[in-house]
Amino acid sequence: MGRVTLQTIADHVGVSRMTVSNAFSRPDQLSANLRDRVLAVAEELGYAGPDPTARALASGTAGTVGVLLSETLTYSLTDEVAMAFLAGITDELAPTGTSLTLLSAAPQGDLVPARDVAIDGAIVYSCNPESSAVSWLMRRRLPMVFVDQAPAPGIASINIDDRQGARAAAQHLVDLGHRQVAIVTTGFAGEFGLLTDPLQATTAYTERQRLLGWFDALDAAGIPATVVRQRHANPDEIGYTAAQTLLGHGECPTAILCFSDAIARGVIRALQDSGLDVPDDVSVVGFDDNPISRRISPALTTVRQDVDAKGRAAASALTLAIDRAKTGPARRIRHLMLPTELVVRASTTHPPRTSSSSTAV
Amino acid sequence: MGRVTLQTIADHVGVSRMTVSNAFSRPDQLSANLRDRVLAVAEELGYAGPDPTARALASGTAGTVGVLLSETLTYSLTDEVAMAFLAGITDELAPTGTSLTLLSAAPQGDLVPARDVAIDGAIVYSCNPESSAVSWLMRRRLPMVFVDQAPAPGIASINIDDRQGARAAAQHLVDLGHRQVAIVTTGFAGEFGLLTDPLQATTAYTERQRLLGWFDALDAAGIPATVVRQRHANPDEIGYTAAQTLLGHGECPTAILCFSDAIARGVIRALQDSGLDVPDDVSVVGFDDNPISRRISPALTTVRQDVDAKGRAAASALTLAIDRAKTGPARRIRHLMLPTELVVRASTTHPPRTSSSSTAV
DNA sequence: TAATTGTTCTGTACCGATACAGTAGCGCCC
DNA sequence: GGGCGCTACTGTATCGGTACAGAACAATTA
Repeated sequence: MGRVTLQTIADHVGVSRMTVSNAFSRPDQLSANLRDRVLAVAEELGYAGPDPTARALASGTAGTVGVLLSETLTYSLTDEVAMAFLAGITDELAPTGTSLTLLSAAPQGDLVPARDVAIDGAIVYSCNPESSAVSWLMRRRLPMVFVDQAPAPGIASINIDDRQGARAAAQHLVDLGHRQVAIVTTGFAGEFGLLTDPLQATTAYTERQRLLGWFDALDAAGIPATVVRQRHANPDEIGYTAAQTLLGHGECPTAILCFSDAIARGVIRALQDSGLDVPDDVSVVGFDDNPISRRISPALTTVRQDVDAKGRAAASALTLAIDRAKTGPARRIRHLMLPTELVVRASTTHPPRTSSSSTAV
Repeated sequence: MGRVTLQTIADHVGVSRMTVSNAFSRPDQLSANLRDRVLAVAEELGYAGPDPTARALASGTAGTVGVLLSETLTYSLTDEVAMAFLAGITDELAPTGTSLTLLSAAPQGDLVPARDVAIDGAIVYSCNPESSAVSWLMRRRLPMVFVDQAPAPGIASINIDDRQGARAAAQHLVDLGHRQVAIVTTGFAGEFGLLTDPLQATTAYTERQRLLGWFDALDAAGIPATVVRQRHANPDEIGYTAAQTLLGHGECPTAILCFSDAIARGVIRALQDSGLDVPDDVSVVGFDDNPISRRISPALTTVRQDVDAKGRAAASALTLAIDRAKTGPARRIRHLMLPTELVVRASTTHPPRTSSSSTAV
């Protein structure tokens, strides 16, 4: 017994294959009566509808878009902020019926998802633009949107105002009177450890923008910052060990700026384990405004970004790019930048009085 | 200018289309020399490799598998436990080069992902087995694995020992001397509110198994339980409002069993907001052993399941089912049940002395 | 030397649909 | 009653590959 295809049904009903195809995909092309007959026979034969693969080839539409996630999927999937971003994407995609395929940036054996999986377009989220996965997507000339990455010519991009947010966070500490500030950050590549010139150590766009923002405010106030940079991994552990490094390294800072809320949680945990109080001994600022940051104790001062909106914007930009690729030559590409906002909660306050040397401004 | 295909390259190099195909997909079928020439020309022409869609049709392999997630993707994506499960899947899938496509169980317009997306198989995670999405997958005769669902004949399934875990949790409370116990649970359909016969109200497999387990221990001890059941939504809010319901409803329980850790967090928050101490006034038990449950205060007593192992098991069962579907007729289907384990932490203790009427056993 | 084996490349037949340009029949109108 | 415009359906070409069974030719074996 062969497989049931459009032709099988066509033969049974006594119509052309095309009519059966229309019965499924373009109901307005045939009489309701005939359509019902076709559908009935299909039902009877256990036909599940046009084969998606064949349909994809013939129509040039896969019905799914890819999301390229940084490095291993495992990390990304346990990152609440990244997942909230995905949720924003799927929300926006839902009405269009488009599905989402998770693409690992790391090649897996000799199969490269970015090269070998059928998709109509891709959202590239916080990836190394030089990675082979990204270049495969480009070679395929797939419609793309870059998110949390350096905007590239000809490719739509969505970013948040990392720099402004970071600046506001650092300025907040400066305004509170802090003069001994540390920074805890993370990345996939570059130098790690206690860094004197972190801007030299990193190429990742988001990290770089935040560093720039922090230094905008700190430099203006003449405040040098101790920077601890760690390889990307479990953020809680990163924060914990980074804080330990800071505590073991001479003078303890009175405030710590963190790359993310998740890292900030680890930092706070380490400080508390060392008997220090947050914020009375040390102030801590996060980034992202992870939903649980409001709930932890002390509630975290952080920089809010609207991750859901970012996801939606990415999805709609991609949908647009896909439509556009079909209809005609490219029109103007948009580079969107969403705002960020400092949210002051309970994890920051004035530096303790016993604070030692303070640099004059 | 037409698109660059295998034929284009074949013409340029002066070989057959088949040879070019082999150069990409079966390197052992041609001399290294010729292969290099082919690849060089492909590079020159900006050819990105065989079109995934066409390859999928011809070879019968899409290179991606679907995960059907309960109801809306939005909820699932913000569920740490579900995401850790996905991470387990992707880890196991990585070496095979297979990607993961997120399938919404809810139909979207007239496009039904479960019917219209090209996949080699599917993992059905905690879905209503009667849902149209599941029945589409079945009609397509796709290799499938059921996870956290009632095992079905002919379909591999992975479950955890929900019942045993729940029983252990409830027994723990009984052993501590609690005689006034409440249960907070959730589901997509059925009855909601204060329930007298919750087993009647729910058909969802996991929820049912946990209820059975809780009652195994409570019934044996002759302890009636107050059950609050809420429609699936933000778990923190579910827990919060459920606890409020319990507090407003006559006698306050001395212990609360929760469907998940996330819900337990909401419950604890509500209790604390009401000036009650956890565990001195009320003990709270969760389920899942969400990673952050260890970190919150008080550290949560819960039932541990190995979500990562569940994901891996699901992925490898699916890979097996896919291979099997290709090679020959089905062999024995496996129904796997992973263990659960009670983890006692700081959120449970003896009931307060002032506890009123206690039922004799 | 003839037979056997192996390597390397080719030709044809699909995979299962959709696109698009017809064609046939039919009611309508002046 | 011939031209016109609809609706309903069909035929052919095509989407871009892979599978599989050879063919051509050199190398090995008996």
